[in-house]
Amino acid sequence: MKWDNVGELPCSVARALSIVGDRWTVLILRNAFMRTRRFDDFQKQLGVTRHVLADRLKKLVDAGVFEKQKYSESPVRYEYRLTQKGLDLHPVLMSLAAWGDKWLDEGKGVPLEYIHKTCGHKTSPVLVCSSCNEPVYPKDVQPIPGPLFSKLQSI
Amino acid sequence: MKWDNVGELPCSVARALSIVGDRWTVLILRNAFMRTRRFDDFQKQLGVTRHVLADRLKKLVDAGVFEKQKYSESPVRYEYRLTQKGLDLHPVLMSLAAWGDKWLDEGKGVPLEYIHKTCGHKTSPVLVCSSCNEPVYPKDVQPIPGPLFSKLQSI
DNA sequence: GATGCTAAGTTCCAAAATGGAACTTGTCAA
DNA sequence: TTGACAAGTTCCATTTTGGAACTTAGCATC
Repeated sequence: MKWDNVGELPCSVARALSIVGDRWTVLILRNAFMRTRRFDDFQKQLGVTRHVLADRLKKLVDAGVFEKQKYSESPVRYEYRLTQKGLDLHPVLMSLAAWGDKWLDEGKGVPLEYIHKTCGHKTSPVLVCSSCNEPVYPKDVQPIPGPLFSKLQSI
Repeated sequence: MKWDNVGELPCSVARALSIVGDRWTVLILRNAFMRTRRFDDFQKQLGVTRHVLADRLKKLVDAGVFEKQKYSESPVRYEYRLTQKGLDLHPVLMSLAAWGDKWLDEGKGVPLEYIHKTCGHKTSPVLVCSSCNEPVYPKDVQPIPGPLFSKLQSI
């Protein structure tokens, strides 16, 4: 199967990955959360080649994750800002960072720590159940068919 | 910059992505969380080509996300099981699924729903602060230099 | 004892994506 | 007139994918 068709699978993870499953895309988003907004800034910070960056930004705009906003009339220039759809990817990024912090720092310490401004303390994010507020672990989750499940049979 | 060097950046997200930032890798993990363990099952369920699958499984074993476990002596056959390091990616997958559920179902309903067995209710995962237990939103998080920060200057 | 089946890969090749570097376009400043 | 800046675009060699066929090893069947 070609990657381009993955987005059509009736699986939320597959559909999400068809947008953000690309190598560079998540790094672009990480920098966007760190307030990067302009083409050359993304390019310098990430070291990604310019046409790959242009392609990814275009796809993210098409997907509604970024929106282009004019910041200069002449010459006309745009910058890329996260939409609410993009901002909602924050838990994915935080979870990835937490996993990297836990498993990949090789004893050298973590590059960044995070303060939760509303409480003032260092934070590492925990995934909890929306019903009972307790942490959710892999074995505690039982997937059940949703409205679209019938189509899952064919995967 | 070549993708292979991304893992050396002093950024937890970048290092995490050097392992799971690949197109197919996260889908392989999703199926692993759904109890898939064998080569041919992964291949049939995902439709990924066999040598890409072989390559990704090898990389995930090398990274310590999967471990190979012998399940047959003759012929010798192995299956792939998530290690604790792999299980710890659960929040990433759940966050991605939640995002896909929220933004990509196009009104058709979600493919799967999740029951939190310990409380018995449908759940959608929420990221909360490890200190105060309140939800963490992008604007509430202030990154501060960690022990490795000095190296971040050069990115 | 020849044929087929299963599982887990490998190998081959054409097509697509990436990386690196140079080039374009429009505007302002020296 | 020359140079700089920002945001791309173009070119081309190298790498990675997708698709399909092949391999290997043991077991089961005809």
